[in-house]
Amino acid sequence: MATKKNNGDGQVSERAQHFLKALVERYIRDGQPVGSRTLAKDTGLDLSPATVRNVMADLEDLGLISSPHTSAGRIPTVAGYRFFVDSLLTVRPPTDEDLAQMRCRFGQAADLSGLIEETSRLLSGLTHMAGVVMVPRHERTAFRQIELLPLSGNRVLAILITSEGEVHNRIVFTERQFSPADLEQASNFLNDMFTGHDLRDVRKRLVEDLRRTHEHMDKLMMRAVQLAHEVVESAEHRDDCHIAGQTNLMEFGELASLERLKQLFDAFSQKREILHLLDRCIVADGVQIFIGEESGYGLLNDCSLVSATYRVDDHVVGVLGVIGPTRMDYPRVIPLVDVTARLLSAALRQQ
Amino acid sequence: MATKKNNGDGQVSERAQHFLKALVERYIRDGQPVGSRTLAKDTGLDLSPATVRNVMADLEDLGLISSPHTSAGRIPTVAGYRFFVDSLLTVRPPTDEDLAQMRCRFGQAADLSGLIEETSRLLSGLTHMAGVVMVPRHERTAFRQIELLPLSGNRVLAILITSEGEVHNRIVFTERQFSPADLEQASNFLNDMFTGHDLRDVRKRLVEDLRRTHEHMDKLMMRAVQLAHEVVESAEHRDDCHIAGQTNLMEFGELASLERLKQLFDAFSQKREILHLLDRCIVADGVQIFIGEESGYGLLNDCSLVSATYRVDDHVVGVLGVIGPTRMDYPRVIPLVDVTARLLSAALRQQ
DNA sequence: TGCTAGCACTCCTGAGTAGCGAGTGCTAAG
DNA sequence: CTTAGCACTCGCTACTCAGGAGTGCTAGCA
Repeated sequence: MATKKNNGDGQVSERAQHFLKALVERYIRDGQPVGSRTLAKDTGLDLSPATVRNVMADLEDLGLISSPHTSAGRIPTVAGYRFFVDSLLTVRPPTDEDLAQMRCRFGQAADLSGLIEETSRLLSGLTHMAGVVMVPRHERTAFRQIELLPLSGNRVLAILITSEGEVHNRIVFTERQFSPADLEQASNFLNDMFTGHDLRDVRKRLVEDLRRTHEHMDKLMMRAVQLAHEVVESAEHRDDCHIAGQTNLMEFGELASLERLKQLFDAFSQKREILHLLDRCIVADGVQIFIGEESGYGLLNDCSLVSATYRVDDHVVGVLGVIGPTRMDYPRVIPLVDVTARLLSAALRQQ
Repeated sequence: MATKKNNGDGQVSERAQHFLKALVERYIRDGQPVGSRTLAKDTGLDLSPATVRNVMADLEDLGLISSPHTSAGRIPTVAGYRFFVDSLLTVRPPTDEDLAQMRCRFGQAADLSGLIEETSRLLSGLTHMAGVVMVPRHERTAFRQIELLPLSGNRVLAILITSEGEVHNRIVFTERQFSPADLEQASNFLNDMFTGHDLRDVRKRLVEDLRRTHEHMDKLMMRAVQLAHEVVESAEHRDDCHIAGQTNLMEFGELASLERLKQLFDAFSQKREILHLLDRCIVADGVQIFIGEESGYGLLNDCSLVSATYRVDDHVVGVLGVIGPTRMDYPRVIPLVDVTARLLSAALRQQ
């Protein structure tokens, strides 16, 4: 075993860092394992390939780079990318062109769901990868109005309108037919009780009412509470996300196995795992990055996620981000995601 | 040039038809070009390969089959599939298992959009291809109620509820702020005027009103008509469709080029072309089949579409279908699509 | 006249092989 | 610490070569 020639254990020398940076940047640029000769030129230090090879050997010992096979160049490992992203990265702020496009796109959408969709498209368009936006939680959303309408066949249409102007509706089967008058009475009752209250509080109240209701409430009101509970719950559970530009991922050589892609796309269309992952991002503020296996979801191996939270009135309400191959252009993507999140926050504040 | 040995021109002899049928069925089964030896066994007529070759040569002259290269077996051409589907097909009705699954799935969904989604999933699940359902037009849908609510920043939330219990909503910017009382007055006005009327008629009336309104209507009502028009129009224009199981198409060898698949998926996510195609299916009643280039959309070469219309009260309201490789199991898929359409019709009637 | 056997021919496929080029690790010298 | 030199390792490409599947044609048979 060769002794490690680094200063101390696990310490990466100044020069080694410089090389790592150049290597990652180069590999991001053209996706080919980087050899010593190439890297020697890239650093601009006028060193011979042999010298570079020594440094590369050190970096390999530290687990920051590896070679796919004996006689190929080196590529960054997950740890290598991580080091790069955490310590070496010089971000490349969005070009004026990019900024113009972003502003323009944000001007267009009218309502919330349009905004979400447009944002995910924007992300995928700018990065040529998959853009994903999680639909915001409504922390501060208030109950505004509920409407109960009879339909044919013992069904009731419950419509909930929030203070933000979102409309949720749900069809509920009931055991018996209610007259329009009954339902109007019921909705009046609910509106009187809840209008203006925070949606979360409303849900809590409804759950309580459902439990200890039997005594002092007539049957109609009990049923009304139940209906309201259903629609409020469906409104709160609307933990959804929007993904755009999935097909962009087919262009990357490293993901190009059909099998791999199928798994990935299936995951996208089920959304479940993606939602979990995004949920984990929401706790930390600002930009977060998961590289390769770091996400913990086998599916996303050789993929990275760059995410950022967005907010309304200093309250984090959601996450957006970009999913692409581990070899993505972090210096460009990170600020893009960051700015997009800010712009979305701004757009939401205006509403 | 060899003279064609068929009886008359373009006529396909009884025996040739038998062979064509066997060949198509065989090719559907295992996706490999079918040679004369294999086919000789399949027909059960106890003929030698040489004889079969003669017949195959005839079929090739007629353009019903072709060989990918000199020394491979034959595969059906588009015309061959067409002939097979039109004249030779013996359909294989859904198994009891399939039927059970279908009935069960149709029982679950509550509201319209849930039903649409479930149906497309059902189609893709049963066929292992892509299932597509066009959201129904509401020919006979009536205006039930409109609600206008003020939001912050000169915006008005317009909610339209139809007789079928669908809820459409739209946020509209207005030039000035309206008070809740104003908007209530306006919505009362609209409800009085339109409740119970056919949605199409309503739209026509609204357009007329918009034109010759200036004289005898006050400004608020004019604006109300405009708002109503926007939401009714958006409700009518909701020409949308739902696609499920796209990823299934990645499993078919004949579509497996990445480039091909990317085009296809892009088309799916844009939906535009698919919608056009489905629109063309809606005019003809019952099951329709587009094989390969027949669809006219270059994108769908080597794909087929099997579609069927569905209806409410003897009125065609939409189309559903399955998209898969030209080499699909028509004898099974056709009845499946047919039955699904019937079940969806039934489910819609119940609503 | 229709069917069949035989035969030469075509063309795809897969295995095996050789050569090239890129890149490495090691060693010895500056 | 750096560099030049050198042997070595692989992966990639092109090439060849046999094997196999299937064809078209022709001539003979019922």
